[in-house]
Amino acid sequence: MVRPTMEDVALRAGVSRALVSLVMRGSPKVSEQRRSAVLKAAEELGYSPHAMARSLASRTSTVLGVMVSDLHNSFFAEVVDGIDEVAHQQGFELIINTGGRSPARERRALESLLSFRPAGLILLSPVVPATSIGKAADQLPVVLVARSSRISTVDTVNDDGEVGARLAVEHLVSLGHSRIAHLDGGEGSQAGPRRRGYVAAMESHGLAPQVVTSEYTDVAGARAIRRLLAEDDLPTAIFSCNDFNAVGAISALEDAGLRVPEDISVVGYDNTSLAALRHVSLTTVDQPRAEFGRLAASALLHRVRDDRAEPVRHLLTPSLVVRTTTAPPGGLR
Amino acid sequence: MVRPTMEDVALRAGVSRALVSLVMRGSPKVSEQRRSAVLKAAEELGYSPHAMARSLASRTSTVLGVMVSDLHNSFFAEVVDGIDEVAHQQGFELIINTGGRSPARERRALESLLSFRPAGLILLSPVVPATSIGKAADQLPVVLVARSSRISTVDTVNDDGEVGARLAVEHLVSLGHSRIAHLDGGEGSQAGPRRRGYVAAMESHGLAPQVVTSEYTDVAGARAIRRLLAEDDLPTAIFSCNDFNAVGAISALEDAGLRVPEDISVVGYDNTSLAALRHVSLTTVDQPRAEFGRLAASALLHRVRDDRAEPVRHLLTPSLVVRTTTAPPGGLR
DNA sequence: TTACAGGGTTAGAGCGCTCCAACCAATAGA
DNA sequence: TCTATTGGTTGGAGCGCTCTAACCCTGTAA
Repeated sequence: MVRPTMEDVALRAGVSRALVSLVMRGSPKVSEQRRSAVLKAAEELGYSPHAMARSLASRTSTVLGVMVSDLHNSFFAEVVDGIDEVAHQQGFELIINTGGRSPARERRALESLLSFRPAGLILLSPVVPATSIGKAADQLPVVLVARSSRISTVDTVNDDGEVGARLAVEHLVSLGHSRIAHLDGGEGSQAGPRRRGYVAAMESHGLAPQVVTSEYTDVAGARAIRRLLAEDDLPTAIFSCNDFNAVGAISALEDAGLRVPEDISVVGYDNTSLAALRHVSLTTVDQPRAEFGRLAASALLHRVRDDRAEPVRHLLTPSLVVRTTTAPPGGLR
Repeated sequence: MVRPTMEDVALRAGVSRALVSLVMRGSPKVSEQRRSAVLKAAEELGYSPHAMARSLASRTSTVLGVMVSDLHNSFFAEVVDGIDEVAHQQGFELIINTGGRSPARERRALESLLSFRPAGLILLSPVVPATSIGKAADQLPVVLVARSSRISTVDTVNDDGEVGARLAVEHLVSLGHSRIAHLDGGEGSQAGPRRRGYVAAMESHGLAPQVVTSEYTDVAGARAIRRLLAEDDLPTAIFSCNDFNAVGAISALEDAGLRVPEDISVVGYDNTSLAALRHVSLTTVDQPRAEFGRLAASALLHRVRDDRAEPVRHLLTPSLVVRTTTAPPGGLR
């Protein structure tokens, strides 16, 4: 249970500890003969470098801290994939922590990530107050994903929710819809831009916006639809704040005997794997999630290296994925 | 950008570095007066301990390494939740890595986790060969989740797939079904026990098993159904290897004009969040995922502490969640 | 009075590594 | 011949912390 150290390898290979260190770091200034002797000794002993000791001694880190607010959401899984890709390719490791969407737990998670003195931090849709983020940013490079910030030392990567909402509305309008309601994400992250984009797009077409209070869950989506049904105020198309909400809306509609898309069209947001299931086949707005991750990692690594001053603000353009939950309004067919 | 050290705190509080160390570790043998002086100095400087230096000096670690084979699968997210719960409660941090379901990537992930010299390792459904696991287990405590092993130094936590399959079959039989096909998970993890349980349960009822080759995806589920339809060999009930497969099967059935559950019943496995969506509402076999995580973490922490010899083999009993995709066969209504 | 105990505190070594400056050939230039 | 130069190698200090042993009190027992 006790792992060999550099000293052991050096002894066995008949060289100094410093030389072993050079070999382990792939230095070119080592003779081929010594190098292979060291490698052989290391192999025989089953030696591998101690990352923490290395980072302590070099006062540098090859670790990036990633705080995921909610592991259950596959949105984050795909962002993490993108981060992973860039980080590994540049020789960095990820240490992932979860914040569970609670400010208190997130603070602890942040603190614990910081105690590892990572090279930088990527926070995915954090809910902690800006001051906490600012304090972290004083200590190391920080990149925010799916959350904006005005702090001048942190970089951000977001999708342009207003554009995404406009995309959805344009699609529905081009199909011939004019009564289009928006099931709103309330306090949820990015709900604001989506709502604003919806309202702006509707108005630019001279249509009356109809914002229905809802949330980012399927239960909330179903509830909102039932409310509309009860008020006998159903539009011909629904633009949901996200895919879960849209799926909830669809099942409430079907429960009421309405057919999607024949009687009413539904558009989601996020293009989660759920939306892609044949059984669901939801028209939705796609965010380039892996690209979020790649950009976040690149921005962070740049900052880690050159310690640049001006913040990077990535605002990615979403795209529409048309599937089978949208069609011209019933009256037009 | 440079964080204060213990030395700085000691200087400011007018005490020795060792005393600061004692305070940070909550030692009782420190006078109240000094303790508060140290705490005050630490607060003012924004000091927090350096986890890596601590672990290096103490030759112990408060980190548990977790390798997740696939972050996209929410099954793992929930297991991680369970691990997280127990680990944090006992003062341990998680460092999570992903293996991406490829042996090569998993090997690298494992190596990188080991380089942090964590107190122990939890591998979620790893695909690396047993020898790699054995080598890791020589160095530190290892717990396997959703993968069995005969290595005597590793603990395992699994669900009893045979029991789960039997549960599904019993449910369908009790509804009156006798022609029940199983869409098989092939090489997938845990597909074997599920298949065996299915076959055994069918035979114990004197029914003929019908195993259809498939995979753990919705596309494969749909394909399997289309094959059955083409052969005109459709049973009255389907037991899918997992929820995704089941959802794929359902959409292929609906595409063919069949109604679920009126014309044919479908049972999944895993009780993913997908199955719980009202729109899907799939009858499925539930595994206690968070419990997996809690048990894995407990087993690991026990081993970390007392270095016990006999392996722990948890085999959890799954349960059936009946929703709306199962009903008596058409002929009986 | 001296001895002793024990709570509170500290110096110093050391964890496994990196990095710097020094060192040692061996070769090249003057 | 002597001095640079260069490629290869090494000892030692030090990263931020813990831990052991020693230390210094003050209070109490002998």
